[in-house]
Amino acid sequence: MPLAELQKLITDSKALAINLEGNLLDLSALKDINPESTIGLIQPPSKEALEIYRHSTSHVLAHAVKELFPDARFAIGPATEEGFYYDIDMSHTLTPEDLLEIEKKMSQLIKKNSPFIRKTMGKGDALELFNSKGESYKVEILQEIQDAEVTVYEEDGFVDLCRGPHLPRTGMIKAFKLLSIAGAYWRGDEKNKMLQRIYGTAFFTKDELKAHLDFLEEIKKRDHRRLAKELDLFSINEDIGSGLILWHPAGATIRRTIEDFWRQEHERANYSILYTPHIARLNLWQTSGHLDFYRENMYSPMDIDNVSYELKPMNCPFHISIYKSSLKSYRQLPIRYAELGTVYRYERSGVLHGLMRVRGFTQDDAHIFCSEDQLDNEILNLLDFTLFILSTFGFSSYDIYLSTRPEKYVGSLDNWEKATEALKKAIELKGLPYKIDPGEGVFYGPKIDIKIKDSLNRSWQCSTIQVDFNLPDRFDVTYRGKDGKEHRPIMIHRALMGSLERFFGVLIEHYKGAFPLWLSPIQVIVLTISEKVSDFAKAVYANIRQSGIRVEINEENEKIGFKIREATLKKIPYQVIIGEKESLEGKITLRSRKGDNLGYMNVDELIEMLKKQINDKV
RNA sequence: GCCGAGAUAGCACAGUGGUAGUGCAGCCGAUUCGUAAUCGGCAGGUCGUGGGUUCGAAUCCCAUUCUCGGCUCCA
Repeated sequence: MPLAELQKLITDSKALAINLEGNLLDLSALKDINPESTIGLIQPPSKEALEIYRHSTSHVLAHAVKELFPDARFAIGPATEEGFYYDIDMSHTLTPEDLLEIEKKMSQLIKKNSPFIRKTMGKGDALELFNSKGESYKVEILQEIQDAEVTVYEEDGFVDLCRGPHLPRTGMIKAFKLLSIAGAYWRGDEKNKMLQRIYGTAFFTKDELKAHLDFLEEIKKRDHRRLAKELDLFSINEDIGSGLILWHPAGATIRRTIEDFWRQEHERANYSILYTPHIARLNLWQTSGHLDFYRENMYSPMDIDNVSYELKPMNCPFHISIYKSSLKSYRQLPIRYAELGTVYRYERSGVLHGLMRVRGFTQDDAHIFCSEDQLDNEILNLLDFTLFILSTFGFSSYDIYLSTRPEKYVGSLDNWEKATEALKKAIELKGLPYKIDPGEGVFYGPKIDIKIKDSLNRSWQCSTIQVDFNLPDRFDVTYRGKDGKEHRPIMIHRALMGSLERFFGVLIEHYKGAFPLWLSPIQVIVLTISEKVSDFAKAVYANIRQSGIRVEINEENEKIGFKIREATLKKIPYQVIIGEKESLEGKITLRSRKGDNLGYMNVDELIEMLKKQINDKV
C-alpha cells in the first residue's frame, strides 16, 4: 500500500500506533518502514490502544509532578488493567489536595498538545543523561538493560526513559483522573525504599471515564464490610483482636444454613464428619513438618504443664491421627474425613481485610485417603462435587488453575506424573477451561485451585484440591492391601468453599446483601397496616413460624410505607401485608423486596410456595 | 511489617486551643394510616487507649491499639 494512502487510512481510523510484525511502534515510525511490510493499526477501543493511551497519560503525570515538585525522581510508570500509576521518590509527602493540583497541571500540559518525540541513543549517553538529572532509579533500570541502544521519549522538554510506543501528541488524552496515593516498594521488594505511588485512570472518552468512576462507586456500595454493618451480619472488635470475626445473629443464621447444607451433602457423598481440637503439642507439628515450612504463619507456642502446645494452622495431622487410630484395610478405602475445622494463622496486619483475609477461620476441610487406582475416580468426583456446591451458591464462572511440580519437591516423579495427569484428566473430562501454573504446586504435590472473582475484581481463591505425597510418609500412614502387605495410601486435601469467612464475604458482595431466600436470615416479615389487624397478623406470623420458616412481624404503630421501607432496606425477600381487607377475608397480600406485588393468597399457599423455593435453593 | 490516611453518640458525619453538635436509629406521646421515611418531645458521648505540653486539649506533641488505601503489573 502506498505510504500516502496508508497515512490517510491512519488518520481516518484514529489509530494511535502501528503493529509491524508483532512490534508496536509509534505512528511517526511509519515514514521509516518498508512499504512492502504488513502493518496492523492499533486503534481504539482495543486493549493495546488503551494501554498506550494510559501509558502516555502516566508520562504526562510524571511531567506534571516534576513541574510541581522539582526534586521528584521517577521509578516506573506503567499502564495497568484498570488505569496507570507512577512510582515517585520525593521529599514532599503527597496529599489528596496535591492530586487536584497535579491534575490541573496535567490538563495544562495536555492543552499544549506537545508531540511525544522518540529518540534513540546509546546506553552510555542515556546513562549520562539520567545521571545528570539525578534520576537514580532510571539509571538502575538502564544498567540492567542489555541492549546497546535505548529509547527515550520527550514531550514539552520532559524526558523519560521508555520503550514506547506513545500517542503522537499529548492533546489526544481526553479523559483521565487521578485516584489515590499509596506506598509501594521499589521493585516490589520490602527491603527496598518505599516510594509514593500515584494511581490514576484514563479513557478514550469522558463517558467511559464516568462509567468507570460510577462502577468504582458501585463497588464501594457492594463492599461486604459496609453491607455487614447495614445488615448486622458480623463485626470485628478491637478488644478481641484484628482478623477475628464475631458472627452476629443474622450472619450466624446464614453460616448455619451453609453448614447444614454442607453437612447434608457431605454425608450424601460418603464423607465421615469429624471434630478435632484447636491446639496440639508442638511435637505433632514437628512430625508434620509445619514447624519447618509453615512456622511464619503459626502463632507462638503456649506452655501447658511444661509442654509446648500450638494453636492449629491446619487440620490435616488430626485427621491422620484418626485414620491411624486403627488398622485400615484396602476394603475400607477410600476413607473420606471432613471437618468444619477452625484454624489460626498469622497474617501480617496490613493484609487483613474484612472477611476476606483473617487470622482465625473455619475451613470446610476434608482429607481423602485412597489407593493409587482409586485416585482418578476420586478426583473426578471431587471436581463434580465442588462445582455442584459452588453453583448452588450462584457461582457459575471460575478461573481454574492446575499447578504442577515445583523445583523443590518430595515424592517420586512417577507419583507426581500420575497425580498431575489425574487432575488434568478430571478438568478436561468436565470440559472446563483452565490454565497451567507451571512449578506453582506445593512441594508436597500438584493441585487444582478454583478462584471466584468478586465485584471488586479481586480473585479470591476458594476451592482447592491438593494431592499430598508428604504427610502419609511423615506420619507413616498405611493400609493393609489384598496381598496382606502394608501400602501407602494417597492423600488428597480439599476445601470447597475454602473458608466459611471468606466465602461468606464473597457471597455478601455477590448478592449485594440480598441473599436468596434459603440463605436469608429473615425470610418473610409480616407487616400490619393498623393496630386493628394485630390479632390476625399474629396468627399469620405464628402459622408461618410453625412451618419452620424464618419469619418476623412488625406491628408497630407506623405507616405501612415506613414498614415496607425498613423491611426492604433489610433486604427481606418477602413482605406479607395485612390490612382490614386481609383480616376480614383471612388472606394475605404478598410483596417482594424488589417491589413486585405477588398477589392475594391463603397463608397455606404462601407457606407451600416458600417451602418449595427454600428447598430448591433458588 | 512498611508508606500514607483515619478513629467524635448504635450508625453516617461536622467541630482544629476556650460551654461537644447535626441527621438517622433508640425511648415516650399524638396519629390508626394500603406498598420505600407522619408529627412532637426526651435521652444518649471521660471525642480509640495511655502519657505529655498548656491556665485550659476532641483540637498540639509522643507512644499504643484498631480500621482504611496500597505494597504482582517492570524503561
